[in-house]
Amino acid sequence: MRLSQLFFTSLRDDPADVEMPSHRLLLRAGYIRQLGSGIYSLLPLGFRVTRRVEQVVREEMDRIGSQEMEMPVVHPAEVWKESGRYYKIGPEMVRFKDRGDRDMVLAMTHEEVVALLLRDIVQSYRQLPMMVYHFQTKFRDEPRSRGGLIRVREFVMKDAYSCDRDEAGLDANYRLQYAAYERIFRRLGLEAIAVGADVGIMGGSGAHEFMVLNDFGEDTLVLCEACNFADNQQIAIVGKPDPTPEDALPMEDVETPDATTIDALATLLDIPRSKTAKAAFFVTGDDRFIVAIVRGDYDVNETKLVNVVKARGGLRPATIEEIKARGMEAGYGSPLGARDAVVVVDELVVRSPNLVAGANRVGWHVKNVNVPRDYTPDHIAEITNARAGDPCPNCGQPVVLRQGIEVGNIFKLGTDFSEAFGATFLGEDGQAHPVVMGSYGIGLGRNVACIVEAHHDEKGIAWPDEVAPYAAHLVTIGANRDPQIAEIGDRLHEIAASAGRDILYDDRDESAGVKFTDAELLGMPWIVTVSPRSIAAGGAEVTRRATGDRSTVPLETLERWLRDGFEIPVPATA
RNA sequence: CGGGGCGUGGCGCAGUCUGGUAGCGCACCAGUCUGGGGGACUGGUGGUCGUCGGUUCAAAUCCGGCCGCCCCGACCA
Repeated sequence: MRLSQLFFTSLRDDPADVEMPSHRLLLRAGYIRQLGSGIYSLLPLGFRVTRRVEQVVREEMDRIGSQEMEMPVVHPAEVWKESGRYYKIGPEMVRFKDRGDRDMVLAMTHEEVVALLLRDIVQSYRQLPMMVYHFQTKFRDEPRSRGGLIRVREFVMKDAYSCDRDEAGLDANYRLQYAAYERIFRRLGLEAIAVGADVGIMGGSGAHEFMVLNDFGEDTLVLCEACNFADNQQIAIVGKPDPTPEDALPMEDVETPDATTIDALATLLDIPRSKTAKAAFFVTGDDRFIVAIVRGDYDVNETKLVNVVKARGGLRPATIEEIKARGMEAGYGSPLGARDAVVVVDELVVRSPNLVAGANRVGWHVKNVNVPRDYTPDHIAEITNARAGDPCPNCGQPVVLRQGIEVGNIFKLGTDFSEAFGATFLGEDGQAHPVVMGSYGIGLGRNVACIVEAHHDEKGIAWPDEVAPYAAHLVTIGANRDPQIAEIGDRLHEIAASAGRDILYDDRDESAGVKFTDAELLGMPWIVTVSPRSIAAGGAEVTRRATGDRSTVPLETLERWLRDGFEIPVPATA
């Protein structure tokens, strides 16, 4: 591809409003362009990278026997009503009507469609196990997109679905996908770690997320460096120290002016935060009022709370008015005297004697509150966030917290969808059984961005060979003064192209500085320079982008490399 | 949805407070020179200043509505 003809432009200035290196570089190097919030065009270079990532994923899916197919982006709403997710999912699902006034949605994922197909096609246990996958556009109207390709609203995802006779089959396919994911991310040049994850709206019995550590990541991971423990903070349960036993003392009001926060309260009373109880107020999507009580030295984990109260439609913070209406006072809140509220108490609170809790009147707290003596929880559960330094549940060593970006996930769905759609098969026993399903996603664009995050320097991108849009970037210098240079450049380009392996050929009449700068920004793994100087030195100069290793190779050798797909060892520095 | 910020040529910005001929750098076009690290000079192209309305002799500038984008939070299979 001649750079002079490529639909692309590089930007000299950094675009405003970009935070992440991948966003900045993909924009500046002409790989992507934004169309709207969270909506991007892939320019030819960006499209080529994405296709190469897709091909890696395809090969590994095919390797484990998953069959490629394609399912629609636009679904009749009935499909989502039948699974119930039409009602569970909020505004992130785009809904519209077609000309016949029928409710339609844009697909966020494809479990429903797979289950429908299973109902039609799978009749016998002999047709199972089976795995399918496709690459398809998803649209999720996220409240907030960010980070370039990291978090977008429209994106292409590889989603695979395993279909099994029983749990054992699901486990086997789950392990196959897990292993395939490890191969995929290794090939993409990503150091991904699998963490235990919440099953969320997908339902099901188990899940892993594959995470790349990144300070801009939106997920918090709880990791143990001493063993292999790794969980998303959403579900991580770590050790908690046993409280010092005390005899339960009688409750006693204490005046606490302006102590609306745990820190202020602890300071005022000169007690550790661990001697206080913190109240957090939420309303569920199905309109129940929740009071969550954790000890003052912990934070409420909303994912765990959602799961405990089985909150349909999630949780939102309660308003001041809603709190007052239940007989409580924000800043001085506790379940004491609360009404019409679901009280969820962290198990550590139950074990901790004589805590200071809110009195539900401004300026007052109550000392020596003990559960369940002083109020009755509706649920007692572990509902706190793991903290850095807390003991690992496996080995007891202190855990660390890290930010991560989710580059893939695998879910054990179970039979929720197959039961909802009546996707059953006849087993060997002659009985109907629901297909046991699993779901496995990888977002292509997000992976492209993460590859850039992992493979760049101050000059630009440095693509791994496996995903580079072109294997090599050929730069000619002085071609307009020396016809021989242009001829050599044209010939090398033609050799690669006719071997079916196009390279990027910077044939522009630009200065050496401009060409080198662009070559380093665009990030092809090999930069080949042909100039009067290189010819005098014996051929072409070949530079490894990632390392800067450089050597001069004879043109005949270079031609052979180009024919052979440029799969060459790093040349020794001449 | 709450808080904050921003919309002026392809990109980055000034001009807005204090109303009066729409500017700068980069990019782009033509030419000359230069020629291995975003080179120099000369001459050019391109903008109804997000949009609608109001105030005014006069609006990029003041006022109001709307739209869009970014950041923080909420949210996130």
